[in-house]
Amino acid sequence: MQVKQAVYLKRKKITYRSDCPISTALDIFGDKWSLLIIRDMLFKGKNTYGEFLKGGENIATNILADRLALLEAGGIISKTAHPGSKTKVLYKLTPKGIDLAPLMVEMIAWSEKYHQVHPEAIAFAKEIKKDKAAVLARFSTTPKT
Amino acid sequence: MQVKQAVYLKRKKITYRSDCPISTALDIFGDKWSLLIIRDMLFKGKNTYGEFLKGGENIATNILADRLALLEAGGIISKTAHPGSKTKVLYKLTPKGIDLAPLMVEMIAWSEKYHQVHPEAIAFAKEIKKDKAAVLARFSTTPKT
DNA sequence: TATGTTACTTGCAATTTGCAAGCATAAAAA
DNA sequence: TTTTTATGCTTGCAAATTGCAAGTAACATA
Repeated sequence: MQVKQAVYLKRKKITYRSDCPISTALDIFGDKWSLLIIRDMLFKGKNTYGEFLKGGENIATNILADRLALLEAGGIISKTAHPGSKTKVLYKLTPKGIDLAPLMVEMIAWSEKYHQVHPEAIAFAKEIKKDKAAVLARFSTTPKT
Repeated sequence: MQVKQAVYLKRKKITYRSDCPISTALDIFGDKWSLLIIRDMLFKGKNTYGEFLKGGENIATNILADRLALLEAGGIISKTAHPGSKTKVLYKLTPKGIDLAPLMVEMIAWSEKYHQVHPEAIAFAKEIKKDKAAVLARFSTTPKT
C-alpha cells in the first residue's frame, strides 16, 4: 500500500559524482542560484528568507527553499532561530561557507574583466586588483596572525 | 506553414539575469557540467569531443554537445578544425576561458579543504597552498613581465 | 478580532536532463 | 572496392527539475 509521501522537492542528500574536487564542489553549488544566495549572505549581509527573495534576480519561492535546504545539507549554511522574531529564521554562513570568499572574489574579478557589470562591482573589482589580500581579510575564517 | 525546425537543444543565446558579476558568470557556466569541461581542457589538456566524453563523471552526449555550444556562445572556448584529422574537431580555451584558472584553483583548494578528493588533487592543493602564484603562472594569459 | 508578516508548501505546465539509439562523414582495414 | 571503425554529433522519449501562481501555518500587530 502506497503511503502518500510528502511530495515536492525534499532533496537533502547530496550525491557526489566523483572524487574530483571541482565536481564535488559543483555537486553542492553547481546551479544558477546557490552562489547568488551565498553572495547575498557574504557581501550583502542578508540572512532571512525574505531578504533572499528580494534579490535582483527573482528566484522563485520553492527554488529558494530547495536551495537553502541543499546548502544546509552541504554544510555551507546553518539555519537557526532568529533572535529578533519568532516568525523569522536566521540563515548564516558556516566557516565552510565563508571560505568560499576567495572563489567568489575571483569570480567577480573574472566577470568584471569580461562583462558589463554594475558600478559597485567595478569598484570592488578594482579593489581586488589593487590588494586582494586586504579584500579577502574582510571575510576570512582563519584568525589573523 | 510550419517549417520543421531543427528541434533539440539549440540554445546559443545566453540571457543575463542581472548586471551582477556573479550572476553573469553563472549565466554562462552555472551548471553541473560546464566547469568540468573547462577542467578537462585546463588541467588535463583534453580538446576533443571524444576526450570530454571519457571524463570520470559520465556526461551524456547530448548534454556535452549543448554545453560546448553554450561555452562557445559565452566566449569561453573556440571550435576549429583539427589539424591532425578531418573527423575530429578541436576545442580550445579562449583567453577568457584560460582566465578562469584562478577561479578553478580556488575551487580546488576549497574543495580539498572540506571534502575527500583523489590523491592528485590533494597534491595539487598542497602546491596551491605553498605557492599559488607559481601554480597560476602555469595557466596565465597575461604575459610574464 | 482582523489583518499582516514571514517562511514556506503545493499543483501544474514548461523546460531541461539523461538514456539509448541513430546518423553522417572520413579514415582504416579487409 | 567493400566493409568496418572512429568521431562528432542529433533524435526521441521518459524522468526530473524549474518557474509561476496560489495556498497555508504560525506568529505579530492594530
